[in-house]
Amino acid sequence: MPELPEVETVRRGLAPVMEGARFRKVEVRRHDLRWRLPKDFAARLEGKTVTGLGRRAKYLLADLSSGDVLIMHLGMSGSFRMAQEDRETTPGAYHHERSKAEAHDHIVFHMSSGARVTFNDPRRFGCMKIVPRADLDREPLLRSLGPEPLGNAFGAELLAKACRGKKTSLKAALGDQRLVAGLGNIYVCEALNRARLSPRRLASTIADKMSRPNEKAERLADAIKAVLVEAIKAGGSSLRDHRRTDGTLGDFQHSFRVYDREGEPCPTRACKGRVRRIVQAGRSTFYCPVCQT
DNA sequence: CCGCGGGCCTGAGAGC
DNA sequence: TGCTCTCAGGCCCGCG
Repeated sequence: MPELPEVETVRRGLAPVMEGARFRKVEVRRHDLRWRLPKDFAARLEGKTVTGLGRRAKYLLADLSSGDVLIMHLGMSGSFRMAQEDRETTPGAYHHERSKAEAHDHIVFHMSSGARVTFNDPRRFGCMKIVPRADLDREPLLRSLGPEPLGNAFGAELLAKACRGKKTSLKAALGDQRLVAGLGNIYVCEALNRARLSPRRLASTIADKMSRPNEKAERLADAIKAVLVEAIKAGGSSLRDHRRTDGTLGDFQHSFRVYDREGEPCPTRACKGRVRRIVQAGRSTFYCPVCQT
């Protein structure tokens, strides 16, 4: 499910109950997520305080007082849900805790703030990993990620540089986390429609012969930033799995211009086209063949 | 190095 | 109602 706006929505939901709070008890109900959790997973968290909750691309990063960082990824179907812990509930009261657990609740953080934070992930493509902060820049999960599209450094210049010489399609290039980090199928489609660029266009064509950004690269960089900012403001997109941490749905799916709108009129002003669906690299692409060129 | 296709999982929805 | 098939927002890996 979750692309950058959904992960950022989750981060903003969790930060108030996790930052400054201590892991009082960590329940691992299933350890076979994308990879097996290490045996000492709970032990490395329990008793430690979360000093900050950040995000890199689609990863959540919890800084711990131990000097470790807890890396969390939601995969396709992961979500976090917050609840206020019953005061009477002791950490060892498994019967009580289990009785409340829903299907696919794999990991439960009992925080000293009184919050219970539950990670639910039906497809188990999500993952968690603990690494020393000193090793973070060598971390394989993060090492090859491209620039943050909402970071100050990101713009047409970086985008053009990343696409330089790329024989692949713009669609594939934007979804490649090594070029820009955080976009997935939805926001790639949405950004390309806003920028009026065809997803089939060669990535290299947004730069001139000197690898300088052209006007297309400017439009695309602006569109990427705009769609992400708007989506975060809306709490992300809820198609099936994404929820805010309080359980409410995001709203941005109502603002999709092309995603999952095959056959509908293109919303671009004065464009008479209809949204078309094609398959690129095995995934659906939605775009307007009339205004996206 | 690069790009592509397959695979990992489960659930929802369509079609019969 | 129930079965089977397809597809889904991510990412890693092996292949050519």
